[in-house]
Amino acid sequence: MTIDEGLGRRDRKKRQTRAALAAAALRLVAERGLDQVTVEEISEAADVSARTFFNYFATKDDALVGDTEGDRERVLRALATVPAQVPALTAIRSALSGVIDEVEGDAALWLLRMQVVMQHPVLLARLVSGNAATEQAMVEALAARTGHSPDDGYPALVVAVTGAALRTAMVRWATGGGSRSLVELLDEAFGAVAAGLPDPRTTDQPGATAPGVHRTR
Amino acid sequence: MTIDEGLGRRDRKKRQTRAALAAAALRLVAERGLDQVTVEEISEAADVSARTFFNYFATKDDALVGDTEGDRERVLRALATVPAQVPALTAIRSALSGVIDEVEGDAALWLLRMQVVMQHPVLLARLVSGNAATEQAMVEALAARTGHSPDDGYPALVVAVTGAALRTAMVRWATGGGSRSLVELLDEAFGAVAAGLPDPRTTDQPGATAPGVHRTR
DNA sequence: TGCAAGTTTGCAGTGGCTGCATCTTTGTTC
DNA sequence: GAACAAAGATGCAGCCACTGCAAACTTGCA
Repeated sequence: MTIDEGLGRRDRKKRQTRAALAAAALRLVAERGLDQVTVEEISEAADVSARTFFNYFATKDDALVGDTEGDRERVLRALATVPAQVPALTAIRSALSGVIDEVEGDAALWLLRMQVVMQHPVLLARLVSGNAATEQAMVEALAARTGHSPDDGYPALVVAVTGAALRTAMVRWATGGGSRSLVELLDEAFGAVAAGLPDPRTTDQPGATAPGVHRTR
Repeated sequence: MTIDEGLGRRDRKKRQTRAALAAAALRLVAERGLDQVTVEEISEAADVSARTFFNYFATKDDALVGDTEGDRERVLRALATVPAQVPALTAIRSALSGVIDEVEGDAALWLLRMQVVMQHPVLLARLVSGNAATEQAMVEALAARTGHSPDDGYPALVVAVTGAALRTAMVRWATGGGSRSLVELLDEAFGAVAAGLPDPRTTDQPGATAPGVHRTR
């Protein structure tokens, strides 16, 4: 699925093990529920020792919510490449493209993941707003773009709100079993946010399902 | 602090114990950090057995993030009383008033709580978006107001976004040590959201710290 | 006063998670 | 290809969060 080229056997095996653990965890928890699955069982299914599980994931939950590390670095890098004149919302939306593509590219895995995560609110909270360090980095990157002082509330608000938008889009995507494209749902959400979340009754857009779709380019 | 009237000795004692546990937990964790404090120590400080701790809180974290149960019910009830013509954002903002007042009324406790919560991202995520049941209820209440079908994304998006706004406002409030009023910060955040999070440079409001303050009435 | 219901507590047990020591695997260098 | 060093896997012992159960103990009420 992901690009393994240019890696020695060692790193390839690490990736495999990690993926096997995550897949096993998702499958088992989807079948039985979070509390009915032990780390021992997950490890067994991936054919490693329980101790090894914790060499890959700090907690049982981590194996379920996925990478989040690499993803975020990619988002940060993407954000850095967007020209500074682009407004914050648009910039973030386009920085998310990479992650979105990856999710839709691995739809089966991600639909399973979302199914699991949605059944366990603790996980749902961690899915997007899990990492504080990267969120902080995001806020700083935005502050630099917009020329805000970092303690002005604006960048933090934008990051939090777009995180919320991403989360709801993903939930909606998963709820529909992936029938509507994630890109579309995310654009719809960002559009609504950019429009100030207008009350649909006062805005009254006949025939439009979206309360104001915001085009990215 | 809270109103104890009309309760027998039994319920009064329960409230006391609960408050003592929460206070002890906050104090100890603020001093030493989450992992350096055991449930046993918290219970000891509140002069009950460790087993009793778990009669009051399902997890150690719960003792730190606070009630959340009663608060949410109150928000729901408040939302129900807001006339249906009021736009969604405004309705939610005003439904939050009760909680806000309580937070500012118990500022010392809440500043300590925020200090602790901000040092432990896991807790921060749970602070606002913790409970899935009530969040769901909120979405349904909103859907009923706006006449949306509940699976249309709009209500969920609004709830998620306003949650994010509330969270950032509280973080900002706590970061400033409560120097700016929470009401003011929340209004500022809601105003920015209602304005579509305008990029400050394009909006350009000379002299205004807020990127567009939205008046609630 | 006596009873029923609600609370506290101890105890035993499961399972998440960690540090440490040991063994195995992999990449490298000659 | 053999020796060696770095990195990874594993077992083990141990801490602690959390749960179910059964036995005290308190409280509210008749």
